[in-house]
Amino acid sequence: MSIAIENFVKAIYNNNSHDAHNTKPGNIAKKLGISSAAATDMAKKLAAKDLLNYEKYQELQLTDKGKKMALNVVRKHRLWESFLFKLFDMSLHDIHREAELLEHQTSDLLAEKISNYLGHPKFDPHGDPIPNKDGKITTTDTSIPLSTAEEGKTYIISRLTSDDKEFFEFCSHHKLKYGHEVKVSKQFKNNKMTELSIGSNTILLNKDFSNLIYVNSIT
Amino acid sequence: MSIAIENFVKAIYNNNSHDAHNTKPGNIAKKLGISSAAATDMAKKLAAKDLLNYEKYQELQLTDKGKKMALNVVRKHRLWESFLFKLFDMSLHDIHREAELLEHQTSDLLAEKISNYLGHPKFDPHGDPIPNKDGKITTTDTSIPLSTAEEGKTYIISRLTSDDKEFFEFCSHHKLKYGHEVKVSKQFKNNKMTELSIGSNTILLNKDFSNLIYVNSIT
DNA sequence: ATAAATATTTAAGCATACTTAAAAAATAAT
DNA sequence: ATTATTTTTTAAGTATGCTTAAATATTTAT
Repeated sequence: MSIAIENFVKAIYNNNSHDAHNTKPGNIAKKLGISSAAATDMAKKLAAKDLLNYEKYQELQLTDKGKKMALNVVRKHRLWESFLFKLFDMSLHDIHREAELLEHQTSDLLAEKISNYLGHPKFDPHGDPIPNKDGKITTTDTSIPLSTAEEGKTYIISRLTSDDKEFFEFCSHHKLKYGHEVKVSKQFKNNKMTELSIGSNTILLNKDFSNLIYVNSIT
Repeated sequence: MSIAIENFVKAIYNNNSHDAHNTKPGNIAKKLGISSAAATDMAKKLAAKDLLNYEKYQELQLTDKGKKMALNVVRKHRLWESFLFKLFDMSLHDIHREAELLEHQTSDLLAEKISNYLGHPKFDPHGDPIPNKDGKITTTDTSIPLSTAEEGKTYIISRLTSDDKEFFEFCSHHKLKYGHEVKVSKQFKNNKMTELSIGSNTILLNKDFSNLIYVNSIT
């Protein structure tokens, strides 16, 4: 299967597992940087290949076959990120960018070698779970986005779910890293902002960012 | 530049540095597994991009720009081979196959990280030299193919220049490996065969294989 | 030197993965 | 409920990288 197809099913998969659930062609197109028309076209083709269900004006739904393909790509992506992060001194954004390319040119054999080398990790450096070679995610993630965290509680960062360079630069600069501790000092419900204490610093996140940072409570 | 273009200039480069010097479209096409017509087409396109010189019915010649691109791809290929060979238990043929894909999806930054990790090696596991990031090959290779080696002399294997699975299986089975010692016991000029002693074994190579094994004399 | 064999080029055509512009439908606003 | 806005779909068209078949040139053999 082509890179375009792999990216298409992956985009649907990622869209389903994160944020809102708009998997109509237009929204997928936006994520992939292509036109809506191209996405509709592709959706029809993939339906013919039994990778997804397509009905005019309805949401796209991956079939089991499509989900399996998406998980295989996601697995390779997250393995590459884990691998590059461990071996080389590269930013989260850089390893993401490299993994985005390498994921499509990696045999199942090589993926298994990488996984084995790393001791079959269950999470990548963003905290995202790594599917096993059968496409199963065996970990149960109970983390919540910071935007829904409770005032006064202390949390451990479990995931940074983005591919935006500015977001990672922001996180890096403010010590928002996988495994780090943060305290939610205030939730501004009206303005959709979250105030955090990290060590002696206080920062104010708007929803664009607080939705991307997942945490587990430790209090 | 596309994968097809990178493979095209690489094929010309490899053809020039190995065997005969037929760089006409038909021969390049054979190496790439495409039709002659496609190769002619591509040659014209690449001439327009100043990657090679094309004149009807003449040999294709890479320009400096084309050579630079080829060397950049070759560098990435050989770095990946070195890297995979060092980290994973994979056959020469397998690492070649993986490198063939990864080479096109590797940023200059990542290539440099890999090179640095390996201590900037000058040769890959086949014994082929690794160009530096400026596309320069700084090593001087004085090795010769076994087909032209002298009877009675002992040699060290310096290169195995192929991408054929059977060839590597043959080499592996008969202990024909980079750095190993072999003695040329006889050259059968008429039949274009070379007789070798490796330890207590004797093997007879035909030219197809003896042309692919490069050696340096130690006697 | 000429004919036969081989290789290259031209021409027409195809699949993939896009584009833009318009038409059609769904969603949101009054 | 009707209109306005937004989104999706259809339609037509493009670039890339291939294909096969025929025409043309080159190379080899006699």
